[in-house]
This record gives sequence, C-alpha cells and structure tokens, in this order.
Amino acid sequence: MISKKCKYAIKALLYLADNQSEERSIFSTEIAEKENIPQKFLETILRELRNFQLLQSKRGKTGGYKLLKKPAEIKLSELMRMMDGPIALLPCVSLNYYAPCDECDEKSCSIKPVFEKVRDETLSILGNTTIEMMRHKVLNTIKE
Amino acid sequence: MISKKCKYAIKALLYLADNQSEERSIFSTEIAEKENIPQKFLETILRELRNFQLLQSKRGKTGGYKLLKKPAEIKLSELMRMMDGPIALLPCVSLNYYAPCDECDEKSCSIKPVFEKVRDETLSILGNTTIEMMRHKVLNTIKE
DNA sequence: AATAAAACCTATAAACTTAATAGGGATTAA
DNA sequence: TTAATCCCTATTAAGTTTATAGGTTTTATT
Repeated sequence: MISKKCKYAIKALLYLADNQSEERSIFSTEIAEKENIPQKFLETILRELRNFQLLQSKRGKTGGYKLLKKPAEIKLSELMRMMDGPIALLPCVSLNYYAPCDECDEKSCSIKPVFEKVRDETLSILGNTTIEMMRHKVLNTIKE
Repeated sequence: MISKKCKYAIKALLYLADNQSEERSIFSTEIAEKENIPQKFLETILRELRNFQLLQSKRGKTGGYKLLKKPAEIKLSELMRMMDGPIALLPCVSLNYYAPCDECDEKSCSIKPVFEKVRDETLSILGNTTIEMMRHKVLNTIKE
C-alpha cells in the first residue's frame, strides 16, 4: 500500500499540472480544498516536493506553488520513492533501498526471485508513467 | 513491503515442503531454528496457517506440522492475502479488500488506472507462482 | 509603516500497525 | 507421571503514519 502522503502528493501534482499557468501560482489552500487534503499536512508535503526540486514556491500574498519540472518529466516511480521510499516488496530486493536479510542466505534464497520479478514488472509500469500521462489517463502499453 | 510475518510464513512453508514426509511431521522449534525465526512468533503464524487449512498439526511428543495442501496448490498471492491482506497499492483498487476513497470521485480518478495495471501485473505473477515453484526457483515466463 | 495572507518550520500527539513476548493450558506418547 | 509438543490470549515495545499545534518569515498591498 502506498501512504496517504504519497497519494496526496500525486493529487497535488496532478492539480498543479491541470491548473497552473505561467502567470499563476497556486495556493496550498486551494489544492487542499479542491482535493480534500488536510491543509497543514499538505503544506509539509508540498515543502518536501519543493525540497526535491519538483516545485517552486513563493511566499507572501501573491505566493503559491508552481511546478519546476514538467509533468512529462515526473515519473511516478520517482515520486513514490520520494514519499514512501522503496517500491520493492522486500528490502533485499530493493534497487534504491537495499538492505540485506539477517536471517537468510541471499545466494540460495528461494524467495528473492519472484519478488525480483514483481519489482521489475512494477517498475516497468511506474517508471514509464508520468504525471502528464496520468492527467490524460494514458497508460503506455508498450512492452519492452 | 510485505511483513516479516508473511516472509516467515513463506519460509516455513518452503521448509515444510522441502523436509516433510508422509511419516514425519516437523516441529515448530526445528523450523524456527533452521530458518532463524523467533519461536513464539512462528507458533502463532503456524497456527494461523493451520486455521487457513494450509497445515495440519498434531500435539504431544510426536506432534508437529505437516502440509495439508500440496506445495503446487499454494499460490503466493493467496498466502500473502492471508498474512498481510490486500496486494493492491490502493484500497480503491483492491479486488479482495476494496474500500472506497473518501476524498475523491473514483469515476474520474486519474490515479486509479495505473494502480489497477500494477495490481494486474503483480497478481499475474503472484497468482501464478506456487510454493512448489519457489522451491525449485522456477518462475513461469508465460504471458497470458 | 501597518496589515493580511501566504509559505515556512519544528515539535509533538494520536492512532494504528508490526513484531514479538509472557505465561501459561491442553494434548500426547513413552 | 513426565516431558515435549502444540494451543491460546493478552500484552508490550517499537515503529510508522497521519496529522495538528503554534508559531515565524516573507511579501504585496493599503
């Protein structure tokens, strides 16, 4: 399961992609209200996205948030890692958050192979899906 | 991520599949020791697997556990659901543990489609992988 | 300059989940 | 009778998630 935080982040980015313009930044209050996300929680999420260089923020009365990256350049896999960490179902199978098993020998492990496969398939979807694609509900059907 | 409980359950079933015989039940202590699983924790897991009709248990000095289902009939997807619940990454996309979103309209949701796809791909792997296959590290490569 | 409204920041709390342990009881064969 | 096994419930300890509290700083406008 992905966290609510991650779901909120996706929603916020989708909302920005749909509603921002060159001139117009968007307030966190607007996103919170339209997407039914707790205001204060959303603020910390947006700040985190800004720290990850996905958003630009501006303070004061004419402030708000704007996308720094283009929606077509934001991969769902990247976003999920930023918010929730590993995508793999087991630490010993994670590409970006690998951690060794302490109770088994990985060389001979019978569990790893399946979960490596799940990881690969999952990443092939999440890594080939961008915020822009999600906006238009376009799923790539190409199989490499 | 799958829980440790789930990982332990898989290990226990693999161990039983590898080591049991018609005559020989296996003690939880043996599994715990060989697979480095906390004894008491393992007991509750084995009991749960028994309640799910995967195992047979016998008490007393000549007791122990035996598989009730054949390893080839135990799907990884089923096992994971027994231990951890939903496999999908979002409640609104789960086949067996569906729960509606309370903050968005599912008809128009831009998030669902990708996660439905991830669910389908994941289930196509986990649902076509059995304990028997894991024993021999055989992953089905057939794509339906 | 004062003000209002925005983003910023840290700490903390409340709820939930996970992982495990405690402390026995019931059963069975030797 | 005894020793070893599985059985069972409750509880704990730790960790994570999901927020909220209580402000501070910045900025355009009045």
